[in-house]
Order: sequence, then C-alpha cells, then structure tokens
Amino acid sequence: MKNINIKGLARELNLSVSTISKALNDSYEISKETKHRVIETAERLHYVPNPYASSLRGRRSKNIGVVVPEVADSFFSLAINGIESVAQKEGYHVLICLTHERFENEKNILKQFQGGRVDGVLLSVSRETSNSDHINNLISNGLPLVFFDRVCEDVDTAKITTNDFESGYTATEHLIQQNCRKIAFLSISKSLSISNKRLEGYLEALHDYKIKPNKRDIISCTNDADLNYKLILKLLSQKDKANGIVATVEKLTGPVYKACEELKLKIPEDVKFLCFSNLETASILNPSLTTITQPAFEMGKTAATLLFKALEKPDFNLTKESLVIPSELLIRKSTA
Amino acid sequence: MKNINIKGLARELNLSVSTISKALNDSYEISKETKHRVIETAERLHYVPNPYASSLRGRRSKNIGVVVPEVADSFFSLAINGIESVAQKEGYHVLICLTHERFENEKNILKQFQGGRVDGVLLSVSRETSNSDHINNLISNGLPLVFFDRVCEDVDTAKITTNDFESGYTATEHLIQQNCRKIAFLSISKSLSISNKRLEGYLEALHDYKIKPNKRDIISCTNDADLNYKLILKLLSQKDKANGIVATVEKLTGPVYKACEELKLKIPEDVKFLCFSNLETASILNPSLTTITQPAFEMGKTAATLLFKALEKPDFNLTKESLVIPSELLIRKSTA
DNA sequence: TTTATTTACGAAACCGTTTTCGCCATGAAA
DNA sequence: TTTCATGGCGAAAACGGTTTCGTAAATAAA
Repeated sequence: MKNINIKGLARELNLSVSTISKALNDSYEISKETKHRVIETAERLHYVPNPYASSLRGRRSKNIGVVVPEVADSFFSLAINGIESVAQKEGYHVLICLTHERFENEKNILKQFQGGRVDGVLLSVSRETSNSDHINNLISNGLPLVFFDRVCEDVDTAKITTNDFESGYTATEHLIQQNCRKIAFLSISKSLSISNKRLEGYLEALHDYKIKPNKRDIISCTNDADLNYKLILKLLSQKDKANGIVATVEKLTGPVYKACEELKLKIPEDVKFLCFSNLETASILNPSLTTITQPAFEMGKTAATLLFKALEKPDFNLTKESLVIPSELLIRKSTA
Repeated sequence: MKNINIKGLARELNLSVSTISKALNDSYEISKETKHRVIETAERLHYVPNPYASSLRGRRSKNIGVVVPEVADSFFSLAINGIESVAQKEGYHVLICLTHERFENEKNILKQFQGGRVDGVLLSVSRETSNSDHINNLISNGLPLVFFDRVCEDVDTAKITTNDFESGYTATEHLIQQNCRKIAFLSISKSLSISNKRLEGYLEALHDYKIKPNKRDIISCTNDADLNYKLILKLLSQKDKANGIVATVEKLTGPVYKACEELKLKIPEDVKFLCFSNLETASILNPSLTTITQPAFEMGKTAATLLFKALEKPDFNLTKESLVIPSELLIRKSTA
C-alpha cells in the first residue's frame, strides 16, 4: 500500500491537481461543496501532504531546529518540553541536535541548517563557543534564530535568559549569611556568558561583604566528569579550604557530594553547598540540596513563542525582543 | 545574501545542473578534474544541498523520527543520546516527538509521519497504547520502524527491550532476601508490556518464595503526580501495610520518599524501597536508592543501528532482529 | 442586448534536486 | 575507411506539492 498523493486524489475525484491543493488550503477560489468533497475523500484515503514538497515552493518545512549541548540534563530537557509544547500547538516538528559541548559540532549543525532543513532555530551554545560567525552566517541567510539561556552577546537577535548576575549574587550572599567566608566557585566555561555573569555576581557579592576573592577557589570545570571530580577533591583537600561552594551546573552535584564523602567532610557542617540546578531530586538528596532553580520550561516556551512570531511575520524584528526570566533560590539543608 | 543552489553553481562554473549534481554525488560519468572544480566552488560558496529537494526524488530526507512519552526522564534522555550518537555518524537528523503518554498524540504523530517527513521511526509507546493499528499502518506504508523499551508485542518488527520479567523477579527476590514478606508493586500501566512483564516477574518471585500476592498492594499509577502521591500515602497508611516496595518507574521515587517522610516511615528500617531507574543521583539520595538500572544508552544505540541497517538495505528483514539487553540490580541503602 | 464582473476551476510553471536518456567527440577495432 | 565503444557532458522528465494565470459559464450592470 503506497502512500496516496495529491495526484491520486485528483484522479479519484475527477478534479485537477490544483483544485485539490486549493481546496485543502481553504482557498477562496473553491466552492464550499467541492472543498467538502475533497476533504472528505482526503480523510477517507488517509491522505497526508508531503511537507517537503510544500517546503520547496516557498512554503515551510514546518521543522524548527533546537540546538543544545546535551539532553540528559534537567534544564535542557525541561526547556525542550517547553519548546515542544508550543511547537506542537503550531503544527511544527522539533529537530533536536546535540553539540555535546563541542564548537565543531555546533558549526556543522548550523551549516547543515543553511540547506533549508529547518525554518528557524533555537540555540543554546556550547561551552566552547566564543566566536559567533557561524551564527551570524545563518541569520544573514534569512533563518530566524532565538537564543535561550546560553547566548552570544554579540549576535543581534532575541535572547531569552535568566538573571544570571543576580543569581550568582544571591547564591553567594546566601552562603555569606550562613557564615561562610571562604567560598569556592565552580564555573563551566571561561567564554560562556552565563558562566561569566554568575561569576561576576559572585565577585560582586564578595566585594559588597568585604571578602577578598581567592583565585585558587575559582575553578573552571571541564566536560570530563572524572577530571572535575579530581579538581573538586583537590579544592577540598587544601588547607585553609573553602567552607562554601557555589556550583553553576547541575552535573557537578554528584562529584561534590562524592568528594565530600571521600574526604569525610559533612555537608553542611563542614562545607555548605548550593548548585544551579533543576534536578527534581534536589529535595530528597542527602542532605537535601539548596538550588538556584531556573525557569527552564518557561524559557523554552518563551523562546519558541518568539520564534514562531518571527516565522509568521517575516518582518517581525527579533532584535528588540530579548527577555529575562528570573531564577529562584530554594533553600534546603545543604546550606543550613 | 540568499542561499546558493545547484543552479547558481552551474552558472558560476558554466556547467549544466546535471553535471553539478553528478559531480557532487561522485558519479563515474564525470571526470576527476570537473569533480574537483565543482567541489572546490561548492565549498567556496558555502553550498549546502536542500535535503528535502533530494528527498522528493526518491532519495532520503535524512531525518528519522523518535517518538517517546517524554524527554524529562533519565531513561529516555539517555536513550536519545544513544540514538543521536549513531544518527550523527550516519549524517541523519533526529526529530523528537513527545506523546506525553497520550495515545491520541501518538496516533497523530505517526499519521504525520505518513507524509514522508521521516525515513524511519524509533518508537517507545505511550502508557495508554493498547491498540497498534496506527503502527501497523505506518509499517505497511513502507516506513521501517524499530521499537525500544516499550513495545507492542503484536507488531511484527524489531524490538529492543531489556529483560523486564527477570528484572521484576530479581527486584522482588532481593526484597524477599532482605526479609520483606509484604511487598507492594507500583505499576505504570495495565496495557504496557514492560509493566506487565515486570509484574509477572514479581508474581513469580512471590510464588517461588511461597508468598501470597495481595491485590491491595499492586497499584496502577497514573500520569498525575499528585494522585500517585495520594495512592502511595494510602498504600502506606493501611494497617498490616507493605514493608517493601518495587516501583517500576523513576518518576515515583520522589513521591515514595515524600510519603515515607510524611508518615514518619524510615527507609529502609520501616519500608525497603527499590526502583527501576536511571537517575544519576540515585547514589546520593537520602538514603541512597537501590535501582534496577536499564541499559538506556545502549538500547537507544542498538535500536538506531538496526534502523539504519534497514534504511540502507530496503530488503533488510527487521522482523528477525529483536534483541534483549539485560538490566542491572544496583544494591544501595534503601533496601539495606 | 451588450459589456463587465464574479465564480469555479484547469493548465502549466515553479521550487531544488536526481536520474534517464541522448549526443558528440575521440580512439579502437575491423 | 567504416563501425563500435567509450568517456564526458547536457536536456529534460520526474518527485509532490503551490501558485500564477487563463478561461468558460453564470450573473450583474449598462
């Protein structure tokens, strides 16, 4: 049983191909009665239009591309949920592409998109991304693109972010108020703007409370879980070591807990710890984990909504539409 | 700057469109020298072929569809990682579609796929799916489809599963060996084969150890987290209540821990608990969680590999290729 | 009655590729 | 010399839709 196409429908109904097409697209040129007949027959024969044939003639492929570093991460999987919720409503499909935090992969994926595979792009850049030529290329090629969470400051398009600076500040301030004076900061990237903003918030908080930052305690983590674990072990093995830790990425939770266990350090008695995280299990960890929780679903949803506005009206100006959705400090026992 | 197409290349090189196409596809008809010139110019002008134009003329869209109940779940996100790892290698892109556990959504998504949006499908059915007509339709339409994890027994195609029966047995046996005699079973669906197989394993273990199953303690959970929580509260509030729990889905971890806390039941002293789960945080929960851990990445990778074999050779017989990859019991403190 | 307009539809071009087929050299075989 | 392959390329059809344009019939306006 081969798939029926518009030509088959035409034969079936003794109408021309163009009439069928217009009827299905509810054109004013076609009479109510004919439309009715066409639609009825189309359903009866399970006709489904080939989206790519349509996409050739100026119309849309009805695919959007979502480019993220990884999917096994609460933030990104929730954001994807948000994106998908609006894509589904708009009749669009979602192409998920993973960069695995590699700049090379990101470049290749975006280059592929030049070919017309997708109508628009939602992007959260890799931790290695510091140059944005590949993104500007895509945009100047006419593809609308909206950043979410991890943005390139120098690309002129909509960016949906959270209040990273303030969150970094709030996190640090919370630890200070819990009597930490030596606070370590675990960053994920030197080039990523969210990482830098959180770091700036951390530094500003230290400054406001007259605490001297210690370079030794600001650690740039890698994409290698083992190595990160060793860095954390080393951090917590120093004498005069930190008694508070701010981690900027969910993946570091396990390594920190394990390192503390290994070194027989008690959380929160010996070290207080909080993490930027959307982990659902934060509240049932041992001890329960204080988090800065980002509005992941909301951010995905907002970014997608904006992208679809641009897809509907090609003259929609994305450059004026950036938005910041605040994160939330959820205090639990790891900083008690 | 509009995208360059094959016609533009032809003009640029004073060659015909067909020559360009053949050169790019490394046809024997074209001289080495011409191929070289074409490829060089294509790269210089950043030519990327439109995959959908190719797909029209018999070739492939180079998209595969991945249909899963949700993405915010460790099993599925890891499986997607596995799928993506081979798709990327094959030059394919991954269309992720979420059913949100709704049969209606699943039907709609697969129907869309009839239109030629994807070249093949990887499917893990929703908890509501008990009829498989929509799947058989798709297959008889010529689309290769491979199940992973959640399969329909009565559809004749490749199925990548884990040893659900044995895992259910092992889980239950482990609790019995930890001196539980009243063991509750939290299922996710009455129609899902994985759920039923795990249940059968549970029942068999009870039988082998001469324990009478108690209908009251076999609970069919829903897609509503609140309701599940209440069901668990009720389960654990009965007199003569269970002292062991097997949960078949990761999402139930939080509710069980919370319910125990609410009822002042200690895990593992008052209730021993284990869960089918791929949560990375299992080992740092309070208490650390005994899990049956599925080979999620591996399953996704295997399913995708099989699908690509079928895509390469249209005569490849998927019906003979089912595979079972075993899960692992990881014993931690929640069943100590 | 004649002319203009509207309604409802069909023919054909078009989107960007791939593929079949035909053509013209060139050199080899007869 | 004639005949035959062969190598290298172009013209055109095809894929499955959409869209422009043309047109016949019906209706309205003059």
